[in-house]
Amino acid sequence: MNKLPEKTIGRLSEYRRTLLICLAKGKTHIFSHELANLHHITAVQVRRDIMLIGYSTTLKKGYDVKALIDVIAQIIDTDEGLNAAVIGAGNLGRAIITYFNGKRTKLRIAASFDVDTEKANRVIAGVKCYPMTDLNKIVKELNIRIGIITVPPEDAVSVAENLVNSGIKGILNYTSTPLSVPQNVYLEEYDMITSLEKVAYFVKQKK
Amino acid sequence: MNKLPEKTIGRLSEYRRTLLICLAKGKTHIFSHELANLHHITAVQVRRDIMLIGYSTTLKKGYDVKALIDVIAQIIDTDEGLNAAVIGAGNLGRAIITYFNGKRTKLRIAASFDVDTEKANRVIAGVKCYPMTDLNKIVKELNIRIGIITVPPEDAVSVAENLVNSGIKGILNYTSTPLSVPQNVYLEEYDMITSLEKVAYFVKQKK
DNA sequence: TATTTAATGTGAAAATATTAACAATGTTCA
DNA sequence: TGAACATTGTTAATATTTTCACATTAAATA
Repeated sequence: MNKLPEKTIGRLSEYRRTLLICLAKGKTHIFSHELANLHHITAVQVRRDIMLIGYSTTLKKGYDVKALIDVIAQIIDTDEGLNAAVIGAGNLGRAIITYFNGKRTKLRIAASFDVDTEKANRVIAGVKCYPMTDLNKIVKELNIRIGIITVPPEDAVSVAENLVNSGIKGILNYTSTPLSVPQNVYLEEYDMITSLEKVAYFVKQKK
Repeated sequence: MNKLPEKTIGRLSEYRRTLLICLAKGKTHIFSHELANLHHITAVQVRRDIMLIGYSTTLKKGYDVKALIDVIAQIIDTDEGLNAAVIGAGNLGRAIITYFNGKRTKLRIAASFDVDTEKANRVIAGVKCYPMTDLNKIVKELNIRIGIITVPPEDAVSVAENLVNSGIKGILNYTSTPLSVPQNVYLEEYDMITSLEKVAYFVKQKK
């Protein structure tokens, strides 16, 4: 299972989200075309992704929801789980913590950080908020491996540096400031404006 | 300029973000490899994207920042601009409004909506919040073309239906509920958990 | 001014990603 | 039971995206 395409990883995560909903509803099996419709892709694509992760079924009643969830978990999750931290406890940071809380067993948001001393040392959205000055110490203490950056754009670069220095292995950057990190740190950047502008472009095209 | 690859559109939006920062700093020209480094891609890719939109320079001092911004604007923006609305004035909705506010001239967040009657008819993060029941009316009155959905997952489907019925042309879905819309509506979905899980996967791989 | 250097623009090749096509095989129902 | 059907798994074809390679040419330098 060594070389899965990046796109496939993204889709597996999305499939799992859907499968978990199915499971909660008591649906035990799902066809490739059902998954496909829910994700606006083709059934072949679903089958290929599932082939790539080595799961298969002899049944013609679709995939076993529970079994498929487990296989995807083996790809994405680690046995011990991973700790993440949200840096910046503003609206976006709080939204992420609230949204995420308890949704996945092998990924935890274990801490948040803020420069605002009012926020520091309080529990925000169910997760303790530490002062920014303790970042290095707490990241090590709590074994945090992933940093989610939601500070104002002008602070993003220094936060990223601190995270890297603290030994973090992955960064998810929600600020509008492009970052740059060493090779051994995985960086994913997301800008809402780009998503919105993509929608705007296609709305314009459809006219 | 009729058939630009989807990937290129996304990158153009990102280039513009960077170019606007350059402009603000007084930087008048930028090399393809500078843009490339900032976006973690190759210089060839930047040049090809720029070629595709028909901009070129005879100078060997890089692209004219201002001119390039204008060309990208011609691709992405419409002359009149587009109005968007945020549906759901919780943490995420407020974060988006605050983050977005005034960043682009041709895209405006013109309204927000919430079921909570406490929030309705107040100004939240600088944008007026209307009661959910007025959605159809206000979307038409304010000529809103794009809906950004940030309600709890269980309300997403009905909100999307209402938006479509109100004549919206594009939807940006931030809930974890997969939506389904008619052909003539452009839908973009984003799930933070997927981004986080992608980071987790690659962190796991790097070990 | 002549030479070297460094940048862009782009056709063609390579790499990735998606889709088509279909064999194999459970499942359903007459 | 057996024919018709529906679904998976997978190879091959197609489409898309990225990269290579290099011609061209402005800028810098000797």
